[in-house]
Amino acid sequence: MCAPGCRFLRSDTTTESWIGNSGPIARYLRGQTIFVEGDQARWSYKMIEGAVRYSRILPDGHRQIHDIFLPDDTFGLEPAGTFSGTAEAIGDVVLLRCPRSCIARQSEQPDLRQAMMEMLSGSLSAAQDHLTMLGHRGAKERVACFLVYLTKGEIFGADRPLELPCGRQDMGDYLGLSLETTCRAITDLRVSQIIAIPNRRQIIIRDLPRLRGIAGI
Amino acid sequence: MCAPGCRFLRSDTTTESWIGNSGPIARYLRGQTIFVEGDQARWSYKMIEGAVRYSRILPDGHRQIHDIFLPDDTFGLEPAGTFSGTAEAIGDVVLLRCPRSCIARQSEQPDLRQAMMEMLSGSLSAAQDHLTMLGHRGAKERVACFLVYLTKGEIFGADRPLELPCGRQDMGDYLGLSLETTCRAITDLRVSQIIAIPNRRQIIIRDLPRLRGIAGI
DNA sequence: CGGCATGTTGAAACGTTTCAACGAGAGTGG
DNA sequence: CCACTCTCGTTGAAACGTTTCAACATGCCG
Repeated sequence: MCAPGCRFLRSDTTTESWIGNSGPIARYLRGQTIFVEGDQARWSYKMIEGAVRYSRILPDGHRQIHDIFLPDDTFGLEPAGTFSGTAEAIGDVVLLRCPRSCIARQSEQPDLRQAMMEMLSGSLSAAQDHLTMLGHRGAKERVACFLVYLTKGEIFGADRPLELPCGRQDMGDYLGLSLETTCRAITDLRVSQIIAIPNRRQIIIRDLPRLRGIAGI
Repeated sequence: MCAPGCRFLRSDTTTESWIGNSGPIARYLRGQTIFVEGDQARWSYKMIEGAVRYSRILPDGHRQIHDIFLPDDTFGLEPAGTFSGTAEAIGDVVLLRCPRSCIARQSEQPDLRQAMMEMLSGSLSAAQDHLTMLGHRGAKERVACFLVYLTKGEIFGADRPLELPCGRQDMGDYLGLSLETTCRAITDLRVSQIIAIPNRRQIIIRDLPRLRGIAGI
């Protein structure tokens, strides 16, 4: 089990079979909309390449990003008839698209059904962690948490920069922070020698233990 | 569908049958623990009477309440082997307890399985709304949102006070606010004539439209 | 090279937290 | 029945962190 504030949506369970990893491939260009809040849910998706943000817009114009989907993640599995958020391609995106009817049919198989159940409950747990983070953590902690999440447990060093899937604005919208505060938190981590920033889309993690410490592991 | 920031965990789908509404009854006294984060999940629960808070404690000692369960709500359905949060009785509580093995057996029935799926996905959607609220709303808005949620769409007036399931501290921990800020937000609503406070556990809603307006509907 | 999106920094305004003191209410025992 | 006590709620004032608005820097693409 993972510490509070640090578990994010991730398809732990190998559900490669849910689509059989074959099916219609769809491509979206940077900024394109995959579906909109309220849309009839016709498809479920599995990420192949790129990053997708899943968000809701508030009446006051603010946007809350609930998830950022990365390769191997699946989304749009909720049984509800309509999507409760909007999915957009952050960069160029390649994904597998599977008709819901096909999912429904496949879910007759108990193990697949179980996997879907676990994925859904994983998402719930992730949302609760996210929620906890927004409720009680400061800006630097949130950014640290996000970076640790992006590493997915892999090791990044001076030789291997971490690729950011999104820009500062999206990071802020995910973390519940303004773009500027996000930026300042990143700068903070940089001047503390915990990270380095070769360019806007990469981060070098110089001191992972300290980063994890700030993130609250 | 409900506006952002205002849909909370609620068992919309009538899953009365999941336990058949019969089964071992359990009683807990105010403050007693029902299960702790990390516990092996042996049971699932259905609320009969009282209120239960479901929360996680952060390393810094803060507590985030993810949900407050009220009569008819079910919880502990997650397929994970261990609970990812702690459940405690807020006041005296009566609930139905069903062994997980029984749930598993019953989930062979497609319609029941579907209902569980929908409940889980309802929880996810609720968590996302909660998350959105914590990310972008001010104190008064959050409190308004909580009060609107408590009405469950029923009509409360001067003659029928709304019963609060919990005290200010729990409200704050649910809303991601300090106890004092929660209190001040409530006072704000009172001096604006939107609510009245006959006593600490009741609220009279004098102007529901305005309350909903502040809540963001 | 210019133009545009994106990122960074500064300073003031704003809202929340924190610490501290006080008030109100419920329950208990004299 | 009152007084005591304990918990819970309320209010105040200062400290703190985030947002906002503004200006400027950087990098990318035509």
